[in-house]
Amino acid sequence: MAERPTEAPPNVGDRRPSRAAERIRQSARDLFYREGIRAVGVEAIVAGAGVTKPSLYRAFPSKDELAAAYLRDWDAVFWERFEAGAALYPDDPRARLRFYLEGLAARATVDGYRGCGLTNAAVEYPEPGHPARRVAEEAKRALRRRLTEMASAMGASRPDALGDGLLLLIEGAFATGQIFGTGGPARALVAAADALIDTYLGEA
Amino acid sequence: MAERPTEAPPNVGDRRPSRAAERIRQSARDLFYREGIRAVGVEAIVAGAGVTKPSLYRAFPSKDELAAAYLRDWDAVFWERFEAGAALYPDDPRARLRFYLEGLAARATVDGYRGCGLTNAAVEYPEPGHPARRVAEEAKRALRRRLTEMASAMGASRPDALGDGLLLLIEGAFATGQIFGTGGPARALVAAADALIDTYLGEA
DNA sequence: TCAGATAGGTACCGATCGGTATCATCTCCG
DNA sequence: CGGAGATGATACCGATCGGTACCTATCTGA
Repeated sequence: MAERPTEAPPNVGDRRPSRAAERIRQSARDLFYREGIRAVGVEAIVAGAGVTKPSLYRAFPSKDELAAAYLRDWDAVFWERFEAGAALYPDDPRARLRFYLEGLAARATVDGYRGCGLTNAAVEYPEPGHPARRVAEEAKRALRRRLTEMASAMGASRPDALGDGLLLLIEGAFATGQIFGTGGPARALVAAADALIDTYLGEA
Repeated sequence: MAERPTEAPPNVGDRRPSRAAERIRQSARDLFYREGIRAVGVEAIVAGAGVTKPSLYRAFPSKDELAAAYLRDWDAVFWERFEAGAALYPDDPRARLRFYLEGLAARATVDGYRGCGLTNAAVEYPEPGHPARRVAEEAKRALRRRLTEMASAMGASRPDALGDGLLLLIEGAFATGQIFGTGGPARALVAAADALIDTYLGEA
C-alpha cells in the first residue's frame, strides 16, 4: 500500500503545523484502535500515513510515546462525547449522563465496535510505568472523579458508591461491546444505570 | 532462568500424559495472564517451563492454539469459581451469585489484579476468526446465558435485562480491577448488583 | 532382547520487530 | 539570490519473532 509516496500533497490547504506528524497521528489512531497497539508495527503506521519511518521518529521519540499521544488524542474526543450533553441539559446532571450512556449503548451494540482505546491499552500494557498505561490510568482516574462528582450533583446519598457503580457499567459496556456483536449486553446499559441511580437517590 | 532443564521431574507421581506439555500449559498460563498473550514470546514460555521449543510445537500446533488452550483452561477454573457457591446455597441463586461477586470484588480491588484472561484475550485479538478470540467469545456467550438463567431463577420480571446488567457489572469489575489498584471501583460491585436485582425483582 | 515409536535437545530458518545513519529536497526569510 | 532549518526518502542495523529440520535418549510391547 502507500501507492505514490512523493507528489500530490493529500490536502492542499494544510498550513504550517507539520502535516506529516498529523497524518501519522491519524494513521496511528485508526490502526491502534482497530487492531490494537501491540499488533500494529510502525511500518504499517507510516504506510497508512503515506510517509516513511524517519518522519515518525522525528515527530515522536518512540512507538511507545506515539501510543501515549494516541491515547491523549483519544482522551480528548472521549471528553467531548462525555460532556456533549452539557449544552442540552445545563442544569440536569442525570439527563447529561443519560445522554452519554444512550450514545454509548448505541455504539457498543453494533458489530465492529472496539471498546475504549484507553481501557484496551491498559489491558495490552500491564507494566506499571509504561507511557501508554500512564495516560490510560490518569484518564480513568479523572473519569472516576467526574462520575462521583456527577453523582454528588444528582444528590446521591453515597456519591462514591454510585459513581463507582456507574463506572462499572460503563466499562462493562466497553468490554462486552467488543465481544458480543450486535444486540450485546450494553443494550441494558441505560436501564441498569437508571436503576442504580434511582436506588442511590432513594436512600435516606 | 530455567536453571536445570533436564533432571528432577517436577511431580514424581505423574503418569502417561506427557509432563512437558503440562509444564508448558502452566508456564503459558502464568505468563499469558500476567503480561498478555502478544507480549509473551514462545521462548519465554518454554524457558519458564524448563523445556525447549520443539516440545511446545509437538504438543501444540502454534502459539495461537496454545493461547486457545490457555483460555480453555482459564474458562474451566472460571466456572469452578463461579459455581463455587452452589454447594453452600443449593436453592438460592441470588445468594450463589452474591457469593461469587463478593470473591470477585475482593480479588479485583488489590494491586496486581489482571482481570479476566478471556476478556483480555478478546481485547488483544480483535480479528474475528482467531482461535483465542473464538474461545473467549464462546465462553462469554455461555456466561451471558448463565446469568440470564440465574436472573430467571430469581424471579426477575425481565431476566434478559437483569442478566445483561449483571454482566456489565462483572466485566466492569474485570476492567477497572486492572486499572485502578487497591480500592478501585469494584468495591461497589456487590451493592450495585444488589440494587439492580432488587429493582428487577420489584417490578410488576 | 531388540524394534520402533515417542519425547527431548541443539541449532537454525526467514520474516519482522523498533529504530537510525545518511543524503536529497523543499520552503521560508534576509 | 542565497543559505539555513526543517522535512522526506533510501537503505540499513541488531534483536527477536514464530516455527522447524535433525539427531539422540528413553521407554514400550512383542
